[in-house]
Amino acid sequence: MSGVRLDPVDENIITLLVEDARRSFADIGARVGLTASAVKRRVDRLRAGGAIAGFTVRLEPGALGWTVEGYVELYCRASTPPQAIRAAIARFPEVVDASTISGEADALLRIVAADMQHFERVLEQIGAQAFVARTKSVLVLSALLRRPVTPLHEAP
Amino acid sequence: MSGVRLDPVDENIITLLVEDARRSFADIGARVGLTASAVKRRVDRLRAGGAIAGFTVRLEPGALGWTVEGYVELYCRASTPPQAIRAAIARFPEVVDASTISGEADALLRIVAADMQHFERVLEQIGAQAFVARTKSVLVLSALLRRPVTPLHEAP
DNA sequence: TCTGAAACCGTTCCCTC
DNA sequence: GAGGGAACGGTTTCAGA
Repeated sequence: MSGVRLDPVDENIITLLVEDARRSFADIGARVGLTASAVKRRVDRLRAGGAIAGFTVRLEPGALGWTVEGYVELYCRASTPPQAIRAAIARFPEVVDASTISGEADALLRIVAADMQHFERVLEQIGAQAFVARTKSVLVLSALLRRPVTPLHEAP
Repeated sequence: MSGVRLDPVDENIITLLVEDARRSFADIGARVGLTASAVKRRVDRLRAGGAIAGFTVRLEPGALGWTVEGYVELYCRASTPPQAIRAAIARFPEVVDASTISGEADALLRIVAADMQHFERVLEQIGAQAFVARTKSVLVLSALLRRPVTPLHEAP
C-alpha cells in the first residue's frame, strides 16, 4: 500500500508545501538545492505515489461562522457494520471527522457547528439513527494545538 | 473577531480552493464568473480577514509511514493552566490535535505514530509529565470520514 | 538531471460601472 | 466599492541534449 520511499529532499519539499502550498517550484528549489523542474518531477511522483493526496486551503472555522466544536462517542447496537455508520453520518456536513475506535464506544465523531443550538440539533439527529444506542459528548473549550500531519521526523 | 462577511461567490471560491488550492485564479474565475484579477482580490480579502489561514498540502499518513492513530484523554492535577498543557504536549510532534474539553477529562489529544511501539512510548512520555494524573486512550480502528471544514452550508 | 524556450499565470495599474 | 482588461515579469511545462 505505502509504495513510496521518501528521501530527505522529499521531506523538505513536503514540509515547505505544508507551510504554503502555493509556493512556486522555483522558490522550493532554491531552498532545497534543486531546479524548478526537478522539484516538479518530485512533487508529481509524490502525488502519483499517494503521499500527497492534494492541495487545499486552511480555513479558520470561527471566521466562517462555526463557533462550537465537540466530540461525540457513538455506542451502536450489536453488529452495526462500519459502513452503515459511515453512510449515516456522512449525510451530516457538521461531522468533519469520524473513526471507529477500540474501547467501549464504537465510533468517535468530531462535530463543528454554528452555535450551541445547532450542535444540539445535530446531536439529536445523530442519536435518533436506528443503529445508535446512545451517545456521549464533550464540548471543546479551547483549541490547544492543530497541526497537519507531516513526514516522519526520526526513526521511532 | 469574525469581521468577515462571505457572499455566495466567496463560498464558491473557497469550495474550489478546498478541492485544489493550486487552481489558477483564471480557472476559478471561469467557474464563478469573474476574471482572474477579481478572484485574486477576493482571495486577498479572505486572507486578510482571516477566513483563509493559508494554503497547505493534504498528506496521506499511511503513505508517510504513520500507521497507528489514537485519542488520549488527559486527566490533570488540580488547576493546571491550559497553557501549561499546551507547552508540554507541543514538544511531541506525534500530537497533531489537542483541545481542552468539558466533562471529566481535561484535554483530548489526537496522536499519530509510526507503529504501536511508537504510540506506546509517546503515551508513556505524556503520562510521565508532572501535571498529568492519568490518561485514558483509545485506538483508531479505521477512519470513516475525514473532511475539511467548509463554509456554512445553510443557516443553522 | 539540467537547459532553454514557449505558454501560462500572478500581479499591478488604470479605467469603467 | 467592485470588476474588467492589458501589460510586465516570473513560473510552469515541455522538449531535447
